[in-house]
Amino acid sequence: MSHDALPYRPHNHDACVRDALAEARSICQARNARLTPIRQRVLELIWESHKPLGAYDLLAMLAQEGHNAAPPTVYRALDFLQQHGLVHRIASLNAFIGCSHAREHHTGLFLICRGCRNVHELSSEGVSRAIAAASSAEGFTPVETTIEVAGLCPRCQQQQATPA
Amino acid sequence: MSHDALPYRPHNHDACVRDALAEARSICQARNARLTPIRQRVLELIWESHKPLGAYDLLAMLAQEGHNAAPPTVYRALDFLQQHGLVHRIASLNAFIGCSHAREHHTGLFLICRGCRNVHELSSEGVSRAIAAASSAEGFTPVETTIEVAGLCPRCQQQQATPA
DNA sequence: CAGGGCAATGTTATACTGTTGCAACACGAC
DNA sequence: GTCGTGTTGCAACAGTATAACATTGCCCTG
Repeated sequence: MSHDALPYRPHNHDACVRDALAEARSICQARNARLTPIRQRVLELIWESHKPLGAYDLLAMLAQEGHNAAPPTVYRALDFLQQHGLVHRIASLNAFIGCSHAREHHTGLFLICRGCRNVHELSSEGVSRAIAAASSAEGFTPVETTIEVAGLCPRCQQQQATPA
Repeated sequence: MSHDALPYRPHNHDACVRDALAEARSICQARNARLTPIRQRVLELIWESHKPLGAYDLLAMLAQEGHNAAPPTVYRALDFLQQHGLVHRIASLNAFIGCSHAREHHTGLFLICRGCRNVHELSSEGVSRAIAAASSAEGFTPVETTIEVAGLCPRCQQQQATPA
């Protein structure tokens, strides 16, 4: 099963999480990176939620599981996961979300629904090219690109058009 | 004089600030919005720095001028300035910068130099189109778009190639 | 000009997000 | 074993942003 299921459409979520975890394990193994219990648990929690989670949300969830973690624990796990492309940080939300294309080293584009708060990641060749072109026209060398589009997903547009 | 001078190139900075202020006054007058002393001073400080400033940087500057302001004062001024398109918030830096195309209501693209920390705003029709296309292909309706490209400006690329 | 209404600001406290620095522990290499 | 390195625990703190309510100032109207 692919990871391309839209978060705001029904999909087999358990399988979706399981796939992400398997992928992560495989990636880490290939790189000799240690997917320790905390790191794995953080990644699971992020995938299970399927919406962006703040670091302190994660902290609270871990606490509820009896793991009395402090902020650095979570931030370190998130750093690790980001470095290996397993999660993304959404700057405009101060929150983190599982990466659905962890193997590719693309710049993601995030569609952030203000209705249901779901986030859909996609990687658009056209957008990447346009940004690269605009940058190089200024003589600028990009290193890291943030593209976040807040708005309304199809589902929430409908609901707004048809109020209860 | 236009606002298109590149921040990392020498330009007549006093004039640049003066122009931005004049523009702001004119915009506010046209909309019956009150560019009060605090709001104007915050806008001036942002333009004078010509680099992104954090809210607490502004707070410190105001304090140094004898204006004993609290955070909400600055944030409220920034909210006002953002609403009228006079400043932008750079999400990836938690900082604010003067808008160089305040009259137009388009989505800006920010080139953020990690060397000199200057930010250059531009508005690329091509990027906007590409993002609109990618969004609508998903049935998504954009409301607010954040595009921030961190990297190296031409000047800093040179300096890096030729270390002191 | 008194008083009412509204926008802007002042003030205090607090919530939320992220980092530093150091100690303790785990695990593989030698 | 023990040494080195990477990971986690822990305490304190730094930085960013907002809530809630009081106060001020200004315009408008009667």
